[in-house]
Amino acid sequence: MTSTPSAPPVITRFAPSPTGHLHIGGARTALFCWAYARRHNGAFLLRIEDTDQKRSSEAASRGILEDLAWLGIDWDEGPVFKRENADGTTTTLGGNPRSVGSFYQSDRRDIYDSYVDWLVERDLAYPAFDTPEALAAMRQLAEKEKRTFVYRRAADYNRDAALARMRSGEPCPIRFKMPATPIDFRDEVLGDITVSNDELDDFVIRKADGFPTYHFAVVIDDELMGTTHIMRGQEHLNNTPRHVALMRALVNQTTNRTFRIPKFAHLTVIANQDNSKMSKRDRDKAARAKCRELNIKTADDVRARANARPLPRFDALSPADFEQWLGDKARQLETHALEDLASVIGVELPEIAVDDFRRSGYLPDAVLNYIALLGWNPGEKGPDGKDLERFDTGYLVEKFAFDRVGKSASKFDRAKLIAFNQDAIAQLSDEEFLTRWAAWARRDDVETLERLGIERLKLVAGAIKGRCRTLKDVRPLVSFAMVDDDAYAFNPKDVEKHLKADDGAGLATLRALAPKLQALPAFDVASIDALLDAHATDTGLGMGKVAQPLRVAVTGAAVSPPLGATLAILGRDGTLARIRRCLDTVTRA
RNA sequence: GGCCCCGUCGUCUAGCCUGGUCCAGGACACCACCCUUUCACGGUGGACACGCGGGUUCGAAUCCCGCCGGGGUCACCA
Repeated sequence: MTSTPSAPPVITRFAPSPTGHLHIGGARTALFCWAYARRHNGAFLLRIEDTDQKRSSEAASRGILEDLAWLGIDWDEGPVFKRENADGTTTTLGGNPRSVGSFYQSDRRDIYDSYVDWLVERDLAYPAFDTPEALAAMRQLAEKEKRTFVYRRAADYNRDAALARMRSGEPCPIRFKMPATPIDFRDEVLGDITVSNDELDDFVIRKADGFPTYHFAVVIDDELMGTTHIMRGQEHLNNTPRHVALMRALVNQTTNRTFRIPKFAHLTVIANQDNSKMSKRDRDKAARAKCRELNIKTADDVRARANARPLPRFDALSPADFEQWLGDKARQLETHALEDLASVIGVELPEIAVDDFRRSGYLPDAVLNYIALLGWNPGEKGPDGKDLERFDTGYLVEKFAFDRVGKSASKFDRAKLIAFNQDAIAQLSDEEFLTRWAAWARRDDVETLERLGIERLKLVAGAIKGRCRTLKDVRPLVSFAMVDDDAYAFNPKDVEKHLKADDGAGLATLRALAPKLQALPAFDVASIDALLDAHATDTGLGMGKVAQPLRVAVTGAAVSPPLGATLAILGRDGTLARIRRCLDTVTRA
């Protein structure tokens, strides 16, 4: 063993490249790595693979840390992050207890360089000077001949000359000399895999810009950080033989032992319903398609549709940028600008990144539960005799093992996630529900939070909780209370049916009810319900004939949360003002 | 196209390793009915799958072979 005697028995790692928010597929990988480490009292480590200077950003790194922390996937080693917990305490995630950091690959270039040098000295790796054009030509030729393109060091390669060029400072990539033997390895979920060496090329381990490639950095770091189990997406399956070849060639410079081969487990891809890969660009794609459908060609077309509604983030965009975006599939709009646009044109943007789900009002528990089931199944029955599907991370940790990880790709079913989320919300206590909603609304629905206030919401938490599929649903549920008492519109059909019909029976009920509501000692859900109930019984009208007219009177429509809650959130004054206004308007009409 | 992986209801899956208990079970979605002051919740019921073709066997979703289908990958991106 290379690591200190106190090294944990199992070390897993999640190693994202910071090019944007954490993808939902990445979240599942992280979850499984985390669960496996916890299951075996091991350590879960987070490493940021920022070797691509052009695409990596610090903001993205921070975003990924936040996403993971929000999900509740804690890392033991890695970048330090202070998470604010719901109860006001702070938890510090990450750290460097075994002195194996830094956890940013861009900080570790000296380490990679020394291993590259070691390989080059032994002619196990070599500098290459092919032009991009020459490489492209070789690829084309291979394609024409219908074979895999495999880069090999040319027969007339002059090592001394190449080394001299490299030492003179000419920028060049370093390639690993692939041994001429087939590579085999075991995958914990897929089984034994063998790859013929004519499929394996002399791949680049250090780019001309001096940064290591993914393949190299990952191998060095997993050895130096003591990774025992590598779990990652199946798109890496074809890279694994390269990594194994590297591991077999390398020697740990501190222990003088050859690299250990960790266990591998490749997780299947998560796809959209139409089998396309879930991609961050899907959101832009959805919006772009809708624009085409609505024949929107310029930013002005969008503003015209917005009817003077302010769209701060969208307006921050230059019209030229927008038009370019419309015509260029490769372009992505800034998150909030895209959401502004979506609200105007009426598309639902598919959630792809963890942060999308957060902003759409999903609970981390529900997201975790759902993605755990994508490719893993406990294979157990619950007390009701049905397959066990709903569980928390504690259960996952207790049960997670590779033998129940699926081999076939799965499609992401948003409807099922919503069902999980709806249940998760319904199971929250009223206080917890409000706490969670308020935390969410502070970032994502400030208007509702401010307009209604948490105190008024407290009155109706119980009534709306069970009606929310996501936290976002609170708003439409209470939107009737967000307009002034004289500003909501009456739905003509509902007015006809519940108020005017039967010679204005509904209106008569309102006139009878108003003084009773006025006189009610306490204007809370229970008292209101009791009053309505008594009125329905005493008059012999039945609840339907009492509740519906009232509902239409105070909200303008025949659909709202239960009446007690509806009236309570409006308050006594609001309720009476609305009944008065209804009586005035509708009677006159 | 080469290579690698995969193939049970629309979707996620249980069952497959250790053939019979599977005319294939659950969940989500869907449909119907019930409950009901609207919406929602809940309850009951329904429709829906072993990709195809050959073997092996008394017997195959389960084992073998072929075909077909899907995905991944073929970068100085990870």
